[in-house]
Amino acid sequence: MKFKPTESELEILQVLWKHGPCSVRSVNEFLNEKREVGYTTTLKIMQLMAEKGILSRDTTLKTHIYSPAIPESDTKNHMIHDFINNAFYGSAMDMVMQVLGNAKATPDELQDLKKLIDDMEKQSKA
Amino acid sequence: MKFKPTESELEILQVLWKHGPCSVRSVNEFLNEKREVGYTTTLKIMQLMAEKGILSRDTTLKTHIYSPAIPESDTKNHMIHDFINNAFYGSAMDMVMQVLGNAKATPDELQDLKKLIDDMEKQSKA
DNA sequence: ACTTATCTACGAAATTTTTCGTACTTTTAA
DNA sequence: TTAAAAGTACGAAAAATTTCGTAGATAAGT
Repeated sequence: MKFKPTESELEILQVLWKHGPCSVRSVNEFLNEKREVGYTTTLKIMQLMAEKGILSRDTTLKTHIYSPAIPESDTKNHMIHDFINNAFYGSAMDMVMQVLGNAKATPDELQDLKKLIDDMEKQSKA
Repeated sequence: MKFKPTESELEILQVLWKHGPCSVRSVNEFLNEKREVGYTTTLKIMQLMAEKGILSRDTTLKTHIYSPAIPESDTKNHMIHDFINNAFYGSAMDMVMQVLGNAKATPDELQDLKKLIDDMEKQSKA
């Protein structure tokens, strides 16, 4: 399933990805750590998302519990792909280069990166 | 200057980044290779962008020529940064890892990547 | 039992973004 | 010099997204 979340939808997904299944109230409280949003605003958007199939919810209890209906990695991959197409003419490498050029990496991260690249080399030879 | 282009604005920026300064008509024709958009629609958005300071334009000739008012790399950096914050809790490395995990790189690209990482290592030691 | 707090549902207003019709101006060409 | 072609400007409609008020239902506390 493909979809591109809107700004608000993404904010909500972030919360759910980070904290796991939540009630509307919880989500709203997390959102309010960053900016002011009304409770019913959050409720409404989450209801719409559930309708669209982006979120699923458990309604057995009075307080409904929402969770993402699509795996986090699927959504992120789709977003990345989309983003790369829009801004980097579809070249993932171009983007990686630009990001790495600006990023500061810890020695550990650099180590991980090298390992990943080694793997990629092996795979391209196989 | 910071700004996040809307969908349509980004489409237009893409055209200008790729083809250099253009008239509205040219931009519109490029856009129409991908989807149908009316001429005045494109015109309007480009006018708004000029007003916002996203595009600059040369009006000395009858046919105005538009170009990006902000360096491509600035805009992209801002977008990437924003994107990483939204989807990857601000960790550029997390994103790079996820992209590389899915990407297929040519030997040349892998070489470039290794060089970049070497540079980063040297810099982190300095 | 009754009052208060918490929650969902729904509709509609407000805002943002996109789309396009129309009027007007300047070229171009016949 | 007049008609057609190609442009810009502008306003407002249309569509998409976000926001919130209000009503009604359910649970909790006293």
